[in-house]
Amino acid sequence: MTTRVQDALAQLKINGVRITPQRHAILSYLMDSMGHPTADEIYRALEPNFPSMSVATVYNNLKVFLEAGMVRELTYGDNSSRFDADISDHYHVICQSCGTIKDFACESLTEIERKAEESTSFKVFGHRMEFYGICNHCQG
Amino acid sequence: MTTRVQDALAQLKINGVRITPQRHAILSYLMDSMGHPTADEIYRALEPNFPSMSVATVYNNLKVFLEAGMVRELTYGDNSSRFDADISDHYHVICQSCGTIKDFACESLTEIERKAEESTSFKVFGHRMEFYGICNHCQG
DNA sequence: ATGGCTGCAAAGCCTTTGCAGGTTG
DNA sequence: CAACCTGCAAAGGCTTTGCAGCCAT
Repeated sequence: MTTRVQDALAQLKINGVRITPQRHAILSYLMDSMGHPTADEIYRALEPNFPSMSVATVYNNLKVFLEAGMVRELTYGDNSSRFDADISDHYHVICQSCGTIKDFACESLTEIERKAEESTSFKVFGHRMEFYGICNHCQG
Repeated sequence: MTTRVQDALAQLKINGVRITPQRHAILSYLMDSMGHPTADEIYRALEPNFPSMSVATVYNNLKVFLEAGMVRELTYGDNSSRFDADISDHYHVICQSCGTIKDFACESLTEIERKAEESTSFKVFGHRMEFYGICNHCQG
């Protein structure tokens, strides 16, 4: 059986990107953890296994994955970007109290994209949507 | 007749915020231009009339307006935040080629917010949605 | 062997902060 | 007069870049 990580690495290889231990580790961490870590969180998580790896390498490779379309970047004002290896259609619900990010599946909004095209004369290729609120835990 | 700017200034005053020439100018610029300027754009636009004003003052006051709910902040990754004095329900369509931001009116998505609440156990208070594409001008 | 990748350090950019002096109500 | 606000400069946090050396193919 082939894993998502293996598929992704194979895909990268085809595009002429070398598979280094660091790249393997960063991509595995992103895909296995199913979380939305920051670059620094990834860095610290991998530090035990890659004591000499630098944060720059994490950033560099996240950029490679971004350009390959394997990872999405989530930006919220001041804070550092978060990275999401789940590129399927889904949205994020973010707790304004503790920062928890939960995934939320939802029928696609291509209908609304079309309306946006009509009303703005743009050619629309995608959208981003997030919900803000208070998580179950912080409501207590 | 009272303008939006005057209403906003009156509201600020009620909340104990002093109306300084800088505040007046920043708010007027935001509300009159109807654009989505960065802090630095605001700073440079007002420089001729306020040669001694500092960028810090722009940031400080934008924060004041944000907290008063008169302005929205739009964040996109690396780039500086953009500020929008239109706080009515609307969304933004952003050109990935030239960065143009166009407003897009759309029926509210409270329905979807409710679904998000059900499926995540969050109490949802708001959302953010943006569309990405290529503007009319850049399609040529 | 050659091009790409890493790691390091430094730089860059946006934003915030501390503080002294001035201004508003 | 007291509180608040400005302007300046410096600091802070995240991210990128330049470069020398290393490694995969």
